[in-house]
Amino acid sequence: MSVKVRFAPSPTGALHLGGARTALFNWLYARGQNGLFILRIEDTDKERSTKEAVNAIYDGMRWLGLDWDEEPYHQTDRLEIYRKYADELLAAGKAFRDEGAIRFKLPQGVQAVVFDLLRDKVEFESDVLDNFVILKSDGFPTYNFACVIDDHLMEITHVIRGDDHLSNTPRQLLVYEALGFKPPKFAHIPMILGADGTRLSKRHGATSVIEYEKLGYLPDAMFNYLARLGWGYKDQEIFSRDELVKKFTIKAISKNPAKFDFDKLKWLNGQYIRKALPERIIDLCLPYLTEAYGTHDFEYVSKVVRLFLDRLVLTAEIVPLAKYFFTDDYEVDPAAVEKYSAPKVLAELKARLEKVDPFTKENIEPVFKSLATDLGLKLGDIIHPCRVALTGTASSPPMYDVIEVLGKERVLNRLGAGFKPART
RNA sequence: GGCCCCAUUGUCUAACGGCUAGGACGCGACCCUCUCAAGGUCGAGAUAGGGGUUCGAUUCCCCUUGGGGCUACCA
Repeated sequence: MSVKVRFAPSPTGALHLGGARTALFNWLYARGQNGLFILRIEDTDKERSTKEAVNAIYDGMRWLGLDWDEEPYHQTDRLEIYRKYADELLAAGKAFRDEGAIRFKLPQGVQAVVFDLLRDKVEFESDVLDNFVILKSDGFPTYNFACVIDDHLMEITHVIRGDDHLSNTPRQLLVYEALGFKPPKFAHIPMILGADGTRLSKRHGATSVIEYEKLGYLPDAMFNYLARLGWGYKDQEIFSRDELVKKFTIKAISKNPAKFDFDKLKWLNGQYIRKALPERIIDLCLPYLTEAYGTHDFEYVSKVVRLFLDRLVLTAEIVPLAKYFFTDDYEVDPAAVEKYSAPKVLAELKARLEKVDPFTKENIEPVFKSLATDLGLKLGDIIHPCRVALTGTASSPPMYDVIEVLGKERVLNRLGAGFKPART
């Protein structure tokens, strides 16, 4: 029998990190086994389920590149099915009515044993089981019921889900047994926790996958990071999607909960930015710059972004980093001004730069060198004050590049004695 | 409280029962260098505690401790 797995989120909010990783592990397993990966929306909680959340989940999945097979299933479209099986259990005396709801009737002497792919045999004390509700009085099935019916009908072979469901599994096994269904294989994967070791929540920062897109993360970096959270392969940290599909195995998933490490995610994102085609990063940076500075000059943006390729950790950071390229309204670091003030040198630099044409770094560099020689200064004695004058800070991409990209007009203006950035 | 799961540096992880317990993030130092990055080199840092089993436990068993989960007509 070929592999078929599912991701079964309940649409009560955006796709969060934990759900995304569960989806990811399922997807990796399906793709690696040439199997099927389906999506099932478990919307049987009338109070909390929303259409917006369903769309948010689709968006998150698409952003991560987790494509699914078949049309997504919605449990609320399948109410008659659950009802039918509930009736069947009723007729067989395996369930009973209780004030409008239908409860499963716990058989005598049941064994509560789960075989889990990660932990082998897990035994529960059988008295933890009770006559649990399978159909609510509103006619909707409960999770433990709908889930079993669907996994059976959809021919799911492996259930890979969060280990918060491990305790539910004995109950579900009872339903499989009562209905005469063959249970799938189970793999309960550990939770993702916040840095403080408690359940991940908004308190820990961005928890929905789609927020990371806005923050400037690349989907491949997130994909890679999530895959490495609770799973490892030798000493390797960076994997392409194809490599992950090839190397992923269920048994290599670790059993202990993992804390989400934002620093490591950022580092990985930087790695992916450096690895990406510059054009891709430029495309990703453009909308941020357009929004912040109203620029639509693709050629100019392209030149600017290329200067920051080694400095970006998040694409959104281009906005503050490159501010002085887009406006005269940038902040000036008083400490830098204090440390590198040299008005006379800059006046002479300005005079010499005025004659440079074309205004390219190849032509600019000799100006600095000869000025240093003529004034008996070190190159740094000119470059540092120049940097502060042009950027307002003591750190920037290489000076000659900055000067060329900034352009003659801006450079001469900022080197002028009267120039003060609007922000000062 | 009851039941279940889990336990290697601060974090993510690697280690057929057998190397000096490896790698990565972060941290520190150094190199490179016009600054900041990027890149490179080096360094500090772990088997939770206690009992067993074994010639030998990170690894197997038990207890304790700690963390997490479930305990709904939520999933």
